[in-house]
Amino acid sequence: MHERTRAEWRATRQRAAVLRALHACDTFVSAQALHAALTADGVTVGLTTVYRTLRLLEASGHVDVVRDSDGERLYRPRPDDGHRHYVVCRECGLSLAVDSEEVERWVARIARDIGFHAVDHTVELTGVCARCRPASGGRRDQWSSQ
Amino acid sequence: MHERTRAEWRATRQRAAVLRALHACDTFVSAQALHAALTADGVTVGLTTVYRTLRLLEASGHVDVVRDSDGERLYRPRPDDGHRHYVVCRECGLSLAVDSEEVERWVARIARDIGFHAVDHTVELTGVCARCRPASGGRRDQWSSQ
DNA sequence: CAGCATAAGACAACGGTTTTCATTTGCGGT
DNA sequence: ACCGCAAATGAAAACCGTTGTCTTATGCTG
Repeated sequence: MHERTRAEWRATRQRAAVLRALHACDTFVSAQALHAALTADGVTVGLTTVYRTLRLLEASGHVDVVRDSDGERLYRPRPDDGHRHYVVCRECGLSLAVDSEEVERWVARIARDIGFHAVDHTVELTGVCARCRPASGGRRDQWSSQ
Repeated sequence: MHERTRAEWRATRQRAAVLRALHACDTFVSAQALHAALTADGVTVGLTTVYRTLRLLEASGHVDVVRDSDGERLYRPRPDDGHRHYVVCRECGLSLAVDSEEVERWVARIARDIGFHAVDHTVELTGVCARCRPASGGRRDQWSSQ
């Protein structure tokens, strides 16, 4: 179907660096944070290149993307075990993959029930992890659960 | 507890207009679209005011907010029956409220299981509604379901 | 090693949203 | 009814993340 006489991806120092930095992170990171981290490590990579690389990774399905409340894009390498939803701690950024089969099933049923096709779903969970839990343990009720 | 000698919200022509326009919409709308609609109706309201009003409504929980793929904020008055999740048609913008009890339960359980507190959830569904369904019915497989 | 398409990088442009600040205007007090 | 002030408005500028442009550099294939 598809001749492979031409490599679809050129191996460059910069892309390697972005990939390395991305995998070194244990939470979601923004393009800018990634760029800052690289710069701090003495690696010279243009911000534009970081953005471009992340977009490529996104398009090819190698990273998961969420949006934080400011509309900023946050990236994380996609694990190969199929998990694709996370709970992210609002305080420290700790993110855990969660089992989402139930949601997948729910989405599929909804789609069928209302006659929609090609239904795509975004599920983002944020909270406060056990470690960051405020001492008082009580006064945390302002979160508009949308 | 709280003296009401001072009104917390001043009634202005502009706010009334924004509220009216918002309720006149039957789908999610952006701040800019709302402003354009108002202007088209001959109502003079500054774009800044539209943004400000929407933010107030958001903060006070009177509207639901979603983000489209460009990061734009889309607003819709929150119905009082408790429904808070929607399926939005990518083609025509038609949006239907869906029953989300299952997801609410799922979220609550996840939160308990992993020890997170104050877990907030964002669930956004997009698809193609029956009316907009492409005639061929088949070639729609590029949607990265994240 | 040559040729060339792809990638990098600096910088400008873009678009949505928020801030600033001077001016106007509800609204409670008198 | 009128005053006075804090709150609200509006135009323009600032912001900020992201994307486009264009020139230069560099992998890769032949």
